[in-house]
Amino acid sequence: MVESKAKILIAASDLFSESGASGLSVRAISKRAGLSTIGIYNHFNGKQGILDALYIEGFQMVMRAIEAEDDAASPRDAVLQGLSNYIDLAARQRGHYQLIFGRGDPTYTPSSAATAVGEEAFNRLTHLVSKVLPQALSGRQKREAALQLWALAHGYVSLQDHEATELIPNAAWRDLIMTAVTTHLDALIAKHAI
Amino acid sequence: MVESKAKILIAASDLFSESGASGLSVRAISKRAGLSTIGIYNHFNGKQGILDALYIEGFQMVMRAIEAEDDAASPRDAVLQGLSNYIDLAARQRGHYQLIFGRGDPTYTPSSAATAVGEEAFNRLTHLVSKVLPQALSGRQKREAALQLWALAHGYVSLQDHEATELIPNAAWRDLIMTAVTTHLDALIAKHAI
DNA sequence: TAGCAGATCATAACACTGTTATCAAGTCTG
DNA sequence: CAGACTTGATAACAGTGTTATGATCTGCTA
Repeated sequence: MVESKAKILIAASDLFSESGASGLSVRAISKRAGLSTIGIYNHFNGKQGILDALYIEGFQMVMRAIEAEDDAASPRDAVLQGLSNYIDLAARQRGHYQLIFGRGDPTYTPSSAATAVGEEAFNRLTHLVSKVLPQALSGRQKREAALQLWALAHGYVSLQDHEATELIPNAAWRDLIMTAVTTHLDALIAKHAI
Repeated sequence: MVESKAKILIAASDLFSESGASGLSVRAISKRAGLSTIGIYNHFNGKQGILDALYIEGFQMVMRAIEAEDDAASPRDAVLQGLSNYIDLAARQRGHYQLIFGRGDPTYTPSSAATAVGEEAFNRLTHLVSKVLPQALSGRQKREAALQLWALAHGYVSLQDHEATELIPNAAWRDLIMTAVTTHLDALIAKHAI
């Protein structure tokens, strides 16, 4: 039955969104799906397969977030809108965000299929960013520009829920991140517009 | 015996440096220390206590790294030297770095004593950075400046061992990070030197 | 010094984890 | 219809952190 596979995936995704990776045990998933544990090994590759599916789900959400730029007046606005959506996504889907960045389950390493989706997400960001840069730039230069923005945004998001930054008020983070990202983006544009 | 406590800590630290958090089981530690598992509960607070000790060890290494600025000619050089050491530390002590940033063991949350050390590390970085800024700035502005540099450095370090950035050659990372950090630091200095 | 209280240790067990061997039942194909 | 393959469940294995039950050893007090 293909129905069982869907049931398992729904149960896993729900459980994951509710209680994060800690509540995601094989027995808990199967119990919620109304099946025995063995289905997770028939339809998926055990817990690895479940986490792979959620990892892919996470990066697909990232791609949707950074590309939701329908009403962007300029390429620059599109980048800023995408990064803003990225920040919101990280806050709204903490479990997925933590999973795709190595937190969650230390024993998990993404399969090649999963890492391919992650690479594609990076490529999409690179494509988005490259629209504000001269076309003549090499692929490497474009990737490095995209990486700069990603590192900045992810660095902030990662430090936001770290215990050492409690002195920074919670409400201030969004503005902090967006001003830093905007500054950096404009510096990138200026640097390459000589 | 205070000797047993030291034995356990050494065994845990060695085991952790060798095989990371995955190889760090209560039984493995006690076996290596030549004791039974119960000592970990008498002398520490179970595995939580062990991880707390390693977490604190990690942030102490961070503090030593960013403050090793003996031969710095200027405050600006001191900051850059500290950040350079930070990057090296993250590469050399991956286990500790991952632990203090939430990877390692998802069930672990640092105790108040541990988070205090983390906050102190952030304060030291703030102090280091504030030397390149006008004294008149508020504590909050100084913290935000330090946070910007930390987010940038940590964001890069965190993305460096992510599968999605395989297109960036491994040898390029150090230069990428340092140029980004330098650019950002100079922008900070210029912004406040009006 | 004698005796008792508390710290320190070991063994074994409990509840949980992911995984799999064994076997039963259903389904599809030649 | 018969056989092969997929799907399902039960129970067990090896691993995890933790703890209840004792035994031994240490150190303070009467």
